[in-house]
Amino acid sequence: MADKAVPDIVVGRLPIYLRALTYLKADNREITSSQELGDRLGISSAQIRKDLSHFGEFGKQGTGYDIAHLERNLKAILHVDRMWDVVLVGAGDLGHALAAYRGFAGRGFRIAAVFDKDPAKIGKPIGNDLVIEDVATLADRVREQGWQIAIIAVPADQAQLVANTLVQAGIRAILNYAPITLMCPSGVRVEQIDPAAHLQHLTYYLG
Amino acid sequence: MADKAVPDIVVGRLPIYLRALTYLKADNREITSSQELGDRLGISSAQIRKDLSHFGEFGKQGTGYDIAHLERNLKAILHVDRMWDVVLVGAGDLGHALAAYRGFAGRGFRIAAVFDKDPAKIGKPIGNDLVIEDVATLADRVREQGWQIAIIAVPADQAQLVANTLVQAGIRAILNYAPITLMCPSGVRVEQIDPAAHLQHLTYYLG
DNA sequence: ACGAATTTGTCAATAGTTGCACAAATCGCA
DNA sequence: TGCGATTTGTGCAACTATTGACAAATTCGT
Ligand SMILES: NC(=O)c1ccc[n+]([C@@H]2O[C@H](COP(=O)([O-])OP(=O)(O)OC[C@H]3O[C@@H](n4cnc5c(N)ncnc54)[C@H](O)[C@@H]3O)[C@@H](O)[C@H]2O)c1
Ligand SMILES: NC(=O)c1ccc[n+]([C@@H]2O[C@H](COP(=O)([O-])OP(=O)(O)OC[C@H]3O[C@@H](n4cnc5c(N)ncnc54)[C@H](O)[C@@H]3O)[C@@H](O)[C@H]2O)c1
Repeated sequence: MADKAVPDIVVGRLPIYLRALTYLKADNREITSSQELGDRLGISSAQIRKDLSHFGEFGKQGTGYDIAHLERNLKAILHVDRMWDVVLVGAGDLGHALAAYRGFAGRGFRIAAVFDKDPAKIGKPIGNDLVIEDVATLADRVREQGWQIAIIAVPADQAQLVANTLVQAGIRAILNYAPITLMCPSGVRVEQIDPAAHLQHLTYYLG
Repeated sequence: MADKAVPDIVVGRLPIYLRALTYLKADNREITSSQELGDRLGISSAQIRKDLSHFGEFGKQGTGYDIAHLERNLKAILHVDRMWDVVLVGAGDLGHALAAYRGFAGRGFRIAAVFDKDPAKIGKPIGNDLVIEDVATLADRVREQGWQIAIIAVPADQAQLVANTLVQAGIRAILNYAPITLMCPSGVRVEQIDPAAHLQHLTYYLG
């Protein structure tokens, strides 16, 4: 079955499937099944089959899925069969952790540049081989490099400002760590990470 | 209308509502409406009213919601009208950022202790006033202190091991930063944060 | 070569979520 | 006081997501 508007919730599960496949491959496994994937991910096998069926037929009846083949296909579907440059704004504690994070490379991402506003930080090294740049030059650099993805790791009261600059400069996808809901024009996608919100979700269930 | 199994997806939105209320209060606002909240959060006003109606009647027709009152009620519903101790396992780059993070306190959480396995790190200060402890003592300390919530920030290949230890010791809620799906007994809730998965969700929509 | 065991992809049924629309309540102001 | 403007809480309808079930395809052991 081919594409006509795949539900966003399905798209959100694909990276999880891809992650699981990568671990299976690292374990020298060649074949898996929707049953096995589901058991590992706490998802029903029917859901996995249904999700994948939005994009094509990747399995073989009686056998299951060739891990390398499905991995390759999921990477193509998610457009991570290439390397994406990501701009990081905010070089505080979190920004330093993200700039140094080794987990992005294997999944299609590279922190291409880091920007901060603090004169004491500008010019300092960060991550593997980057130097913190002045946020005043952010818009020009984004336009010049054609970067499309940004991570925001500045204080909450600066986040909307930074987002506006990024959007003006042509950024089309933002991963926001500031604990505030960003207002962006449609056409710009935003994903949010807020650990305190996750913790509060958990405490609801703790008497 | 009172409680009979509130949908998890509704619970997950409450921290977002709470966060928005806190900003409104900081702005010296006293009253808001489902309309205003919805506009700020990109959610329909009907959904906000319906979500809140699972827990009681907090608004006043014709007027809206008293911000301080609704905030107090949401905190009670989420059980963050108290301070929770959180155990952090893993004192790498991310662990250091989390240990130093100022954003937890105002939302009901305190990093109570940090554990690592690396002898070079054990005994070193971290965060405001903590010292990195030996992960070998983790289980005993969790039992002794009665901690119920943990954050896992160790490498992926260690995360399940650490989770098992935590669960054995009585932890009931885990926020997992390792990019792997944890298998935990029912009764233990797990939330996952995986920035690469979020980025891949975004790249799906970038041609 | 054949039957038992797997496993996919999909249809149909079930379950869950969101949005509409409106009565009832409240407010502000003339 | 009374009227128009708001805004809530909710029943109901529309929409979306998940699960169950099974024919068809494939494998494997005898
Ligand atoms: N530290 C964590 O573990 C953590 C976890 C989750 C979310 N967050 C959130 O991530 C954001 C960053 O957290 P942090 O702990 O790194 O904070 P931080 O204060 O250590 O760092 C913020 C950095 O942003 C820079 N900055 C401020 N305004 C800027 C601007 N307009 N343009 C560019 N740079 C600017 C500051 O100079 C500073 O270097 C915050 O919104 C925080 O709430 C942090
Ligand atoms: N750095 C980031 O920005 C980032 C972002 C998202 C997710 N993550 C994930 O979070 C985890 C930690 O990331 P990091 O960058 O801090 O890695 P890191 O390698 O800097 O730190 C990992 C720490 O865990 C400790 N450790 C290893 N095994 C342990 C065990 N069994 N018990 C206790 N401690 C143990 C190590 O000694 C080290 O101090 C990883 O799973 C990573 O994939 C990191």
